[in-house]
Amino acid sequence: MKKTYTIKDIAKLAEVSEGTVDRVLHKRGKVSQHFLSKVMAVLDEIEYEPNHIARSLKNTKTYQICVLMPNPQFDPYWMPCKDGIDEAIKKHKSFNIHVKVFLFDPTSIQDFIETNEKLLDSNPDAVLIAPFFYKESINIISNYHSKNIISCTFNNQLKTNEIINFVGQDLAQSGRVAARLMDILLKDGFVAIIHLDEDYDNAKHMQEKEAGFLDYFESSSNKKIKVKSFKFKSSNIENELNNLLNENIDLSGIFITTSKAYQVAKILSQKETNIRIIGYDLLEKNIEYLQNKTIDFLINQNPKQQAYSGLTFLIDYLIFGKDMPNLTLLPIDIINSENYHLQ
Amino acid sequence: MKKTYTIKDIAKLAEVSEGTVDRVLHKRGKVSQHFLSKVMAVLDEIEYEPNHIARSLKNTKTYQICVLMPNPQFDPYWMPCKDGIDEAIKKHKSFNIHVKVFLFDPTSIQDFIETNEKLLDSNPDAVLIAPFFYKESINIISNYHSKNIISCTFNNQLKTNEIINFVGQDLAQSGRVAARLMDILLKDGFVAIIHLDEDYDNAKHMQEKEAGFLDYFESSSNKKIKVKSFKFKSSNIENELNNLLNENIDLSGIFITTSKAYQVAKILSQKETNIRIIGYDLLEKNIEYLQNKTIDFLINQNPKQQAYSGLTFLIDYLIFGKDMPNLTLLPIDIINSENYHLQ
DNA sequence: TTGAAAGCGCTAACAC
DNA sequence: GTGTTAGCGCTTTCAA
Repeated sequence: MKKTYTIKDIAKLAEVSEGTVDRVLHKRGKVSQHFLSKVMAVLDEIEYEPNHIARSLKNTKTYQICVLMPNPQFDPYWMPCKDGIDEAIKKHKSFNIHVKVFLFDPTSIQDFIETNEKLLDSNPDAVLIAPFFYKESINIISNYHSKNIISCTFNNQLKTNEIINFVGQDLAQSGRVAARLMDILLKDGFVAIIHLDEDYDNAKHMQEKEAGFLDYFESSSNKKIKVKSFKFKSSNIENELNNLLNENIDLSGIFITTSKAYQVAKILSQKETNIRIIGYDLLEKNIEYLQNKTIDFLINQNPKQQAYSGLTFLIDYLIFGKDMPNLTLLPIDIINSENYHLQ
Repeated sequence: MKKTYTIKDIAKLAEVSEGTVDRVLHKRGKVSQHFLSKVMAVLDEIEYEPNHIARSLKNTKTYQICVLMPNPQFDPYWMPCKDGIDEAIKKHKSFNIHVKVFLFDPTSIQDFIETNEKLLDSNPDAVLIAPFFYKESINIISNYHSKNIISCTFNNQLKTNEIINFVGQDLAQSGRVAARLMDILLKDGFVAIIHLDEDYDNAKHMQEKEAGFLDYFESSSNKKIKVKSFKFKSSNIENELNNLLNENIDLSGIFITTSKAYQVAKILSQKETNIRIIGYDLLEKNIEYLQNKTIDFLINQNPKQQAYSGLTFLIDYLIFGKDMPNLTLLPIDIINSENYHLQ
């Protein structure tokens, strides 16, 4: 059982004052070469682990954390994020943390930018952001950096050279997971990938999922399944789907890359088909069709967990000085009618 | 934004000393009726939330936590628990926590009891226990209670009147999850539930999973699938399985209720069959057959997460005075060849 | 029964 | 450059 050393111990061992040790530990400078090496020597010897509790006790400052994410009114996918944030707040309520959530309209770049301006007015120490619009997000985050605002992104991964902390899923891999499920459900036939969305804000998301899905079948031994992808608009889904059905008698499976599988399920449940459906996300409407077995599987992107983890990382960073993991990939949950409510 | 009150604030408001406030807050007695009501009045007014950080800083005591679980040497299922425990320790290493793990031989009740005796010698403040042997565990935990040792159970749920904290899975529900998977894989045919174990220590586990599995098919509209259960010994698995195959030409699916699906997969992979296999747990050997697609699905009982959560609950209880949740049911993870490594 | 005060480990302001 | 010290909020001991 190792002894836990304190600053006082180190000071005694190095024959200097506690203040000097502190300056060395925090690289605050103003330490002579002589004492610096003395302290370093001691630190090399022992295993010093700062006491984060004492450190944070000292800190009487209340941290301001802001969250920037789409308004769930426009897309219920984002609803669980609120729960995740509330849970993280509750868990850390005895720490000096103040969280403010800013919601933007995900159909408007303009609103995204303006909401971020409002956010900046409250002078956050850290921001948890869903970088919905790619290019604009890069700018916004650069701006955070220049203002020394710590940031963590979730849900949408920005692949740039800059190191940007991210919590989310490997979307290509989730496409592979879906492909494996489809593979196991079907002996042969035709599978449609449907990108179902009103506007194509989710373009990057959908492409990655498709790439993974295709990749699975390309490297698989099962050559009897044919896959093709389509872009449908929600507003015209019925027509598009009917055309698809008419033109492909052997349509056996549909993989919907957005959270709107219920729209497909609704239409198919009225027909006499045995088409397999795999979709994303535990929206109420999706669950409904999962329970009545029109939808076979849902893949949970776990927005709640994403928000919870992201916020927790920021809090741990601010309060306990822990470092933020650059990349946190959450597990890809497969959901069927029996395990959805336990998530 | 509410002010956060400190003991000092309360003392000032109630016109008493900090010591008196402390005595009231902790019901240590020795407070006159007069001052008691004065302090209570203030506490009624404001919303006081004690600062757990300051509290635990003061506390120089090192808590001793013991873990009692089966030795992974006897059953690799338990291996990930070690990781979960290490992770929880690492996360809380700046708190005064000392964790000691005691491993028992899961084939010997005697060893279970004796190992627990050794554990008690180190005077734990809290114990995380996998109550492998039912009756003996009840006694052991009663004994903990009488010694004021906080305990949390994981993996094996004890269903008694006493409130015993538990982290684990709803096993019957996991049986339903497996049944739904099987249902979706098969149109008709015969499904065997195989309880595969050398000795029947896992009896309770297996029964609950079977009950859930059967329940699904009884309340399902799919009446074309017939289910029957069997108890096989690992040592005789090849014979038993061959008999099963010979006697049931329409055998289409096998659900193995223990973590030994790989033993079935090994034998079947040498034959030309198309029998679906669903099993439990991410043992290396299971993963191997999941990857080569002999095993279709594994259900992850998540022993790592169970141990991690259990230990974290105990630490939060001891250090931060949080209360322990009585029942924590972990999600039932469905694993296929594409999402296993991300768990 | 009550209050005063020391101290947990760390930080930062201040004096030398 | 370096050492000293006050104080974060809470607990506990000791004196009154």
